[in-house]
Amino acid sequence: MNTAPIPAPADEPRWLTAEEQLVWRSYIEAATLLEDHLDRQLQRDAGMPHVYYGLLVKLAESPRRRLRMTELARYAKITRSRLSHAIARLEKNGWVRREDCPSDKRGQFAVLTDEGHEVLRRTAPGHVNAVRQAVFDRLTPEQQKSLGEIMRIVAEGLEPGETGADLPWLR
Amino acid sequence: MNTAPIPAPADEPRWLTAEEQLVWRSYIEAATLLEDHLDRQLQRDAGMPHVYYGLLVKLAESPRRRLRMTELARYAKITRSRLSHAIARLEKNGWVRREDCPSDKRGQFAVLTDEGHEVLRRTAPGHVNAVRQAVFDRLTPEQQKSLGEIMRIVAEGLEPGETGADLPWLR
DNA sequence: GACCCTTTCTTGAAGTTTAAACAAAAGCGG
DNA sequence: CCGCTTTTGTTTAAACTTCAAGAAAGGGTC
Repeated sequence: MNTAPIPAPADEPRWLTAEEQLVWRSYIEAATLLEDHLDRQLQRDAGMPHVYYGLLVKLAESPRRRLRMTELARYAKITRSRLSHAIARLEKNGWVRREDCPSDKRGQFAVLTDEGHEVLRRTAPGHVNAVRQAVFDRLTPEQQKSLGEIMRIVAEGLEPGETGADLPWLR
Repeated sequence: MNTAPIPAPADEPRWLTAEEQLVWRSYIEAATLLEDHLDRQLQRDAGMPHVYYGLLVKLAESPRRRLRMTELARYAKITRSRLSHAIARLEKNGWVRREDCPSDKRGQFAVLTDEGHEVLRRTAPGHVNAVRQAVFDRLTPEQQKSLGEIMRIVAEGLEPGETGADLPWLR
């Protein structure tokens, strides 16, 4: 008698079920549309893409409005290379300036300038509004809570340094 | 006596609450990490970014493995311009070919080639696996369902042609 | 048909991102 | 202190995306 309730072919790919496919498609579509929408909104109103705006926000929230490059990259979930380019551009706009780190001669601080802070002050209301309209105003409190939990789980699973962490018995 | 339960300053921006901020940050982080992760996975295993892979999938699902450019762009939620460039690249790879539309001389079909189909066949298992590992394997069935509903709502709200559709009384 | 507006798709340039390679400083083990 | 590895941040070129502009055909209306 077969004790396995399901054939479970070890090497046959576990395709997504019809329901899973619908979920996945909804996710991809919403994520694409949303990022696109916010990129356009911010490009129009603040003259920069969403990611760059996020960098300014992180800096504004940080003590002395500054962060080490690597730290900023980690917070924003982007590569240091990408950050280097981004900061170069923001520097050209006068919204960020670089400063040497005194304790580590390799290190650089990205510092939010007054001008950069002013751009944030002026454009934040419009951006919050866009986010509300696109997301929060459309979801019930329960859905908002749910979304937070779900995305936190996904993010944690993808955090750098997680390679194979879900298969610890193989290490 | 003031009948308004809350001051509700008409022009003061409705900032996100602390809870909303956490939800929003989780979303941004997960979306960034996830797209990045899948881009890398597909670039490594299939030689193309996630969006391009999605285009091939749409074509594979379509009758006669072909779609009009505009239709494909609409399905994939990208601009026609972006699609033009993308198809040009995929064409260079031999995975897609263009065909004139007989009934509309402006029109073009994007057609999945056998070679393109073969790439999909070979790389789909790995990709499904990556999606499962990053998303579905980490969520309960209820969370999966919830995610689908939430993202469907968000996507619908951003569907092109929705400009001001949430303020119908202004039209 | 002539006119005008729309739709379809492409193009080129500018901006952004990625991947790989690199220089410089830090950290570590002897 | 020396040699080795790691960390930090940048740079280059190639790939990708966006934006604005434009060519070409379609779809009216008169």
